[in-house]
Amino acid sequence: MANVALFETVLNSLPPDAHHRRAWLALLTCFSRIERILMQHIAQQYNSSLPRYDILTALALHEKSLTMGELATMLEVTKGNITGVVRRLSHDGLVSKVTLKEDRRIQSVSITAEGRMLWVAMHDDYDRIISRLLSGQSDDQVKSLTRALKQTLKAVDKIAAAL
Amino acid sequence: MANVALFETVLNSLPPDAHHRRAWLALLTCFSRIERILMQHIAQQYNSSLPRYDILTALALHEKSLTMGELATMLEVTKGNITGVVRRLSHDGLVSKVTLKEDRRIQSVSITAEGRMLWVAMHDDYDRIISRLLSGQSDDQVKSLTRALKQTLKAVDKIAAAL
DNA sequence: GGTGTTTAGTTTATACTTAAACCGATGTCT
DNA sequence: AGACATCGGTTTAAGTATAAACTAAACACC
Repeated sequence: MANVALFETVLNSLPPDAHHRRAWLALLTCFSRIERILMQHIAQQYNSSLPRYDILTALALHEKSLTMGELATMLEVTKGNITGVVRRLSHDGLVSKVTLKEDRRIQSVSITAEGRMLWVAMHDDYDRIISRLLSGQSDDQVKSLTRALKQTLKAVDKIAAAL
Repeated sequence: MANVALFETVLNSLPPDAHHRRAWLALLTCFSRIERILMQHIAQQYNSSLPRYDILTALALHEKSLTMGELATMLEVTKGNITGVVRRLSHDGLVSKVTLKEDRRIQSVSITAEGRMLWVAMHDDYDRIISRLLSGQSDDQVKSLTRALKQTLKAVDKIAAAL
């Protein structure tokens, strides 16, 4: 009897003028459903995870190595977080981490050949899943979703900056 | 030099026809930015967290108590997850957990008076923040975002069910 | 050249999350 | 009644995340 997603419950409890809340709820739900599918796929097929994939992506697309701080900035997570994930990736031989001679505070992280091979495979798969999940909609629908999200992102960043 | 969010980097690396990937990227970024703001606010103001808020919300909106399994279903997380968060909430006196007499396997969880008071305050604040963050857009823009997200959710669920 | 200050990253404590193994209680079936 | 399956939750192991405290290197500057 109570086995309905919270999404529905909250949605029904919302007054008709709660547009903002409804949008956020839809955003949250949509994101979580898709993320879970990606997560489970990456886990099963590659014995890996989204955070690992993200770091490999950053390194793969940048070519030249990145510092821990740059990774943290790009992924929008704390530096402490990066320390752990990079340690495990490095342990698995997917990235390499070198202390810079010129400034011994700085760690220079780059993707290894093995890491790049894994990344290419994962990236391909990741893309295929996204395409499949969104394939129920027309290109126009998808484009309009993207447009709305980018607008929202811009608005949010503006307000958030003024905090 | 590399201090740009991964969002931008990936976006620039995407071929013009990668509509799906672009939509997902926008969704991911938009979600994360908003979630982080909510998370930090709830942490600072209430020394609490979004998972805790979610459980309180489920209980507050349902009135009659819920089982651990129902909570897991509603929040779309594992039962093991619920065990931990509920334990801490219960320890803090915000929810109460009782073993059912009729079926000693079942835990009946409900929100306490104290829990409800906290929830009301948090809920209010949460709503205010969402409204504020999305206030840069017209009602029509917000509604169209919601519409696009609901469509997407429906499409995603359909495809995901056929896995 | 020593004395602070800033900077880059790590460590610590705590919480959240999953998947999988597990435990007890209940239901089923003969 | 006894054997076995199922069901509801908990536990475990590992990873991910934050904030805050910390370490060590580089800088600044008198």
